Amino acid sequence: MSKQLTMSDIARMAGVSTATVSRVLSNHPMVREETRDRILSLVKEHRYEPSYVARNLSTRRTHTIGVVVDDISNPFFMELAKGVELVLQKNGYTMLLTSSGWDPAKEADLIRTLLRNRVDGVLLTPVHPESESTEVMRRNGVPFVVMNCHSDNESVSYVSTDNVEGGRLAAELMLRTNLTRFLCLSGVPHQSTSERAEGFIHEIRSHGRGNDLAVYDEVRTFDDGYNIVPSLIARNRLDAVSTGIFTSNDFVAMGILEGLIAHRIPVPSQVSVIGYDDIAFAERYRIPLTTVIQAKHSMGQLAADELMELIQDRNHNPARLLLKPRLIVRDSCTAAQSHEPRSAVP
Amino acid sequence: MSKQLTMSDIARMAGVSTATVSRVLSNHPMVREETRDRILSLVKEHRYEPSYVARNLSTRRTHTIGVVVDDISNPFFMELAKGVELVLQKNGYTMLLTSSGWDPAKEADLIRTLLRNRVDGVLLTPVHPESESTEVMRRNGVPFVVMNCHSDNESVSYVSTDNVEGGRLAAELMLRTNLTRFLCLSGVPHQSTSERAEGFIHEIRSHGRGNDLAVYDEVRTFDDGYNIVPSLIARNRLDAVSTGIFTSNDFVAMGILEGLIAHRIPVPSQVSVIGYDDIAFAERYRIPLTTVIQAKHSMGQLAADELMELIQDRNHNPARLLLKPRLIVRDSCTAAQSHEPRSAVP
DNA sequence: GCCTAGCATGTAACCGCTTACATAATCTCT
DNA sequence: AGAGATTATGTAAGCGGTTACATGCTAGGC
Repeated sequence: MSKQLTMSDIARMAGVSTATVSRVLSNHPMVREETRDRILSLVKEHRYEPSYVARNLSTRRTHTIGVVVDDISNPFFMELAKGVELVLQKNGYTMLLTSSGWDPAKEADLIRTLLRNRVDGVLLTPVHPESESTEVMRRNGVPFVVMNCHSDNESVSYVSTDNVEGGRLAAELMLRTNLTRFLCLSGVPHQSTSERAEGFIHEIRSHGRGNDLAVYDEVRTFDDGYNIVPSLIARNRLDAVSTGIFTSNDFVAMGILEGLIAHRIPVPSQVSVIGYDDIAFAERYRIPLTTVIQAKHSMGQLAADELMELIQDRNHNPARLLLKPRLIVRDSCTAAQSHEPRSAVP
Repeated sequence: MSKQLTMSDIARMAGVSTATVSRVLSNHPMVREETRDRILSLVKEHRYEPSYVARNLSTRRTHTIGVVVDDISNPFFMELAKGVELVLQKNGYTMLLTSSGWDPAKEADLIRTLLRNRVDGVLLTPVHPESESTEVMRRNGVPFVVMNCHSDNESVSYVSTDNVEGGRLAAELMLRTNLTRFLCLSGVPHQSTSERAEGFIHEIRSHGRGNDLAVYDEVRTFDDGYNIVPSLIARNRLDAVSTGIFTSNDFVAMGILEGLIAHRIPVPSQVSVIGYDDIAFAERYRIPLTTVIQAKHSMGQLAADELMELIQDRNHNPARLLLKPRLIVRDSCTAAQSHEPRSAVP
């Protein structure tokens, strides 16, 4: 209570040296059973908790992993973090979690703090795949795995989703139904969202429907989606018999749906909408949303697994994983069946 | 690259002792300016990052706070964590985040791990306000603040919301509109949800409307909410001219709404529904949900602030904060105006 | 009975910092 | 000029563990 117990306290009480206590606590085999029991019971009795701080200094390993995500309160990243935590806990590691707020400078700062804490490895969702942060880690020889972003650098491990494929899936579905026109609302260039758009566009074109396709850039938020509807109407983009709209995230898709409802445009009979991410309640939105889903949880797990590998074997071959996205068909899209609540009473 | 630089490397290069380097790095004033500059430029040049592990051992402080929440992927807790992180970062602390999955045994285990890491303090959303965990921390003299839960123990600091008041607010709104019957769907006894119900019930009764009130227990999930609708109908609970239903969380409320829609019962004209929490998309649910909101972000901030106080001043008077909840009125409730999307084009 | 092997434990250096105390150098004041 | 105060730096003892190496002991083989 008054003063933290230390190993030498236990050693003194047991009438042995600290070396022996240390051996017992780290399961070293070379200890007589009787001694071991005596020490363990003292440890239990006095509720001694060994200091990892001291141990870390001595062993030069911390069993701590730094995790840097863009936004800690964003469900996407937390789903990710949960997968990470699962694996780390199983391997006896703890997690130093921080968030960069999409700011590269802050990201680099956080990495530096993690290095000072001598973390054994880092998992991050980088703002940019190659940056000061990765440079710093490489220089310090700290193993790291990039999440939700792929790197062109051959030597870095990453776990991400195949965004191009995700866009392709959406296009594929739309092509199967007999839509007469396609709209692609893309996000910021050179980011995951634009890869999604790219996949969509490529698939449409390669089916010879490029002429029925229009593309809009910089549509990123719910409000962007809502606000673009009137202008689409003005440009006669929605008066075709049936139009398919692909958006690179669910927020935009929901904005669009809201806009369509406000303008009394029937969904999905006249306009089909496909989003991306399957954020919470996409499933239970006013019009349940067809969307492309990423396996966030596995992404976290796989990344953590890979990091564990890297830590154990420094010249382990970097894994470059691209998870396959999956299309979830719901009411917002022509092909869908009618919506039933998940657990409807029969 | 090959070997981590240490302070004595820098000291040797600068031709001084480690003590001087240490003084420079911790902004001790008693160093000649010229010496300071020389050292700092060497530090910068060689990108030396001091080891917090060693520093922590030496100073017996880690500037690390353990945070234990129930579920790391739950938006509520992450909103909380974000508030926490903000304050910690501002104060130069890092966060060791873990989640207990509502398991008291695991919670206690996590706390023990945190203690071994010699965290300077702990923030937790305890499964139960008094438990092995709090006991362990008290015994070790580690300052802690309880979040989202109030404790009867005079000596523990907590930051929570006034759940009774939240329930009362819901009742107040319902009483102002001329509803003829009230339903209260409560969660698990002895938890925050039941306090909410308690506040609701008390307010209804104290307005002499106890006879128009029915209470159901153990309704906790979306599905519970959905499934209870038919039985309410069967027991003629909803055939009154207008009924108000209070649920102790938004999931239940959404389930109820879904059930009502499925049974073609008009909302809010025949039944009004009020939820609790304002989870994401409550605002944009099929029927925008009237709900009681908690200031999660401030809760995290306040708790972290309090912990900082506690750390600086060991016999600081424990703060016992009960934040006021706020009622957000939306379409699911009679008193509401018609729903307009947040950014509707004029 | 002696040598050697193997087991159980102790000794002490080390991990990379901080900091109380000692020391040296410079300044101030009578 | 010398005492005392002040400033800048060095010395070395921790902090609480780990672990290579040394040591003592017991037992087996000859």
